[in-house]
Amino acid sequence: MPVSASGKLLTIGEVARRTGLAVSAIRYYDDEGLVSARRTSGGRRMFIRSDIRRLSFILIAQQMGFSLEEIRAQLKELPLERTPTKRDWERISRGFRAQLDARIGMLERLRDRLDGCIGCGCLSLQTCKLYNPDDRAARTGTGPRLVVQQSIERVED
Amino acid sequence: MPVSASGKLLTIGEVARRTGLAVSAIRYYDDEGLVSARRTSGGRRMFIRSDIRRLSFILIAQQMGFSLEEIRAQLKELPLERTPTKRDWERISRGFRAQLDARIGMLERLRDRLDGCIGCGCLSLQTCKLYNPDDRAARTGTGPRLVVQQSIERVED
DNA sequence: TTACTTTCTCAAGTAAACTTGAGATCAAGA
DNA sequence: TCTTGATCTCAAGTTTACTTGAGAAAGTAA
Repeated sequence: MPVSASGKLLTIGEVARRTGLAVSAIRYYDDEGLVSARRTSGGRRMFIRSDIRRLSFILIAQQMGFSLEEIRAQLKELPLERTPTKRDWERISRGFRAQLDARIGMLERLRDRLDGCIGCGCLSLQTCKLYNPDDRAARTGTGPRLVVQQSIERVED
Repeated sequence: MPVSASGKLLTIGEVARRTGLAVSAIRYYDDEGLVSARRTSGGRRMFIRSDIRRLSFILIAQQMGFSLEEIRAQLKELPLERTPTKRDWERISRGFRAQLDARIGMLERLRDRLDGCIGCGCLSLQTCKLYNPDDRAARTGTGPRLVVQQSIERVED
């Protein structure tokens, strides 16, 4: 029986209630292509049930420090129109998990360095290696854009 | 011998070179009170050497996901005018380290849940408990402001 | 059909953390 | 002293991730 792959459709209000997201946020995600709602003849957004999971994923990923841009990249792996299968989610989960591990690892390295660094009161750029470009590249959101430098001078005190 | 506690003063350009920060960022931090530069008679900012460490701290803390507001709170513990002692830095380091541990712990909990959650394809708000308010409160930077809800409904698929 | 709630679009506002640009001064070396 | 290069201030612009408001349709219950 060719039942629609989506089943019952949900209004934006229902989705908002179920995800805890503001209606305006959901609209924003739709505009940004993070979800893609269908429209009624009257132009109102209608969501398929799996969009709730999609939105939940966005919420979780954001809490982990991913930007919407990064999340968008992850979600590219999921089908938009049909309900994603377990396998779809598993695939996306692997990449996600890997990035999460990397993020945790970075914080742990930072913490370990901190122990032998701020703790001792040195905090010298040269000595501490807290300025590892790799870690720096992993920045989240806003923050100072570092000036390109040939060499970092020594800080004596 | 009453040698000035600060020793040689540095221009904003020197500080920029040594920290890797943009001059404009340092000015901004000065305006925001995260460092407090002295001024020459001509009005130019002059920094004491320990300001470099102060700025380094800001940089590191930002990479860990702290906002300038949070960093400002941490730095309140440090003396502005005299060079902080090792003990000053140790004190601030303890609180910092604690917050860092909390942040790592949160990510690890998130990861563990993810393994039994996205991995299995459920991602249900009710079941996953990924929506723990505690973790949510630990948010960094921007993101969706969640609507206040009495109860989160069940997501079936 | 009337009334009322929900949703729509579009423009503008918000917050954080800076950057950019203009026009003016300061400071140091030749 | 002259001439650069470094700084200064102040206003405005930038990015991300939304929120808010206005005015107008779409749905829905009675």
